[in-house]
Amino acid sequence: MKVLIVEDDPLHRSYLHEQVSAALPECGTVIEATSGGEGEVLAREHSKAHIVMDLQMQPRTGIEAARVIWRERPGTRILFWSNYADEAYVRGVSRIVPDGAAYGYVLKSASEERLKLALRSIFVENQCVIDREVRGTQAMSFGQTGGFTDAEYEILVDIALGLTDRAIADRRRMSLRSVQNRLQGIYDKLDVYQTGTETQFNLRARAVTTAVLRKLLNYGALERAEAELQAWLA
Amino acid sequence: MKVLIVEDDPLHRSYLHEQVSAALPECGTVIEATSGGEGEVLAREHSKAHIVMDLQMQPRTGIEAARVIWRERPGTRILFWSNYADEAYVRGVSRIVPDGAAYGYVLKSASEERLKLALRSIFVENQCVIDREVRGTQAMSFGQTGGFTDAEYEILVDIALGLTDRAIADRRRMSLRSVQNRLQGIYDKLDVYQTGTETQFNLRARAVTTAVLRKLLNYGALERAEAELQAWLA
DNA sequence: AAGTTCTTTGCGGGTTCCCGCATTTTGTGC
DNA sequence: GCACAAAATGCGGGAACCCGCAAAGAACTT
Repeated sequence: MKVLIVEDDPLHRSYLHEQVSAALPECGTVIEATSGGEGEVLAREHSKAHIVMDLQMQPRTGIEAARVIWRERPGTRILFWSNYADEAYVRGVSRIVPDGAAYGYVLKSASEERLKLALRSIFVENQCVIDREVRGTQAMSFGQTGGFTDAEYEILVDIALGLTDRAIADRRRMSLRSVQNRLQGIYDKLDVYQTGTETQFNLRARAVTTAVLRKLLNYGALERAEAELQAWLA
Repeated sequence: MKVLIVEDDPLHRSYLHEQVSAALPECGTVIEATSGGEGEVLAREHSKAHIVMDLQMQPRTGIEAARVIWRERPGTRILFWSNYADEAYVRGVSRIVPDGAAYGYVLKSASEERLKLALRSIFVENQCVIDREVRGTQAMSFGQTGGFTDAEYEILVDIALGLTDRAIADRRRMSLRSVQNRLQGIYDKLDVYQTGTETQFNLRARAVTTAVLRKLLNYGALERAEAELQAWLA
């Protein structure tokens, strides 16, 4: 068995190497990549390797690398090892995982036992393992409790990017009023309506910050969305 | 000599412990705190300890902890050890450092030598040490090239929070038009004016994302600002 | 096929935003 | 004190936003 570690922080990388060796004695070789791009190349070279990967990497995120890898080799087993359980990340991952692929999502704050268990479950037993905390935000994002539909999430990202109602309508191919309907839904779910007598909030801007504070949006998600926007503007 | 380490990531904490012991053989005891709050308590107990502290911690950030510590003991030497050189963090730190206090700002990506050098410079020589990269954003933030005045930065935070022009005027005690003047200045410096024929951007929302993408604003800064806002609303 | 529910679209209006223009206030150097 | 620049304020108008209301369309059940 081969394992490919993709992680840019040298401390975490050596820690992972240690844990992988300890948890998987049947693992013959451990390969290390220090960036998303290098990870893609090494994954292509070692076509049977399982992968343990960080999500937050510069300049190429783990999500982008995983998408490329899974496109070439949909059966690849990937364990994501991330600092955060933010909805933006979880949504990003569950968007790109191919049907039937085994993958895992473990937080860096998890104990060694949890990490080892996850390593064995995915790479030996071929089972999906997703941390409790992450399950929480995953359920929140797909359930109805304060959860967003993909449609609403899309619009949320668009106003975060600073697009006009009109521009969003053009981009998503719907009418102006529909965009505004979705916006009202977002304002409602984000609970940005002020109770007091005076109007103190610009709902559009308030919704974006509220989303950021609730970790529905984060820097990485915005960065990706901005890149897509620039591509679309041409 | 005593050194207090305040860092929530166990890996980084043990790494710091190692580096401190190696760089400062004259250091008798090394104390570890795993959160900002614990750091404040331990700093109070060990009133002569120098401090090495992470900036990004949950739930109490290093900036908040440092403010409390410095209020009680302005001479304390603190070395901040941070992942990022974002303007939001640098501005946050340089806002609270007391006159004449020795402090340092070193990135986690710095080499061991840089870290050791900084430790000795601050704790032995009582000199300020600030990483090159950080100096860069510090100069940018105080110089005039694309730099913001404190006044403008304040307003930028306010629109990021989702406040109305009217509400900002009330909060900052100025006229509506002055707020809008400042906004125009912000739009200008952030370069959010579209060149094309059609107006595709909501300038207010666009300014906020641009600021986030340029790392003028980040999650931590928003979180702090939101807390201040809630306090003011009463 | 008829009924129900959810979504989409159009219209209209009140409000806020964005900003050009002119005037007043503040700050600074001599 | 005076001159000059910089910032703050007032006014007005066009554009965008927020949203209630109502009609048309789509999806699903029975």
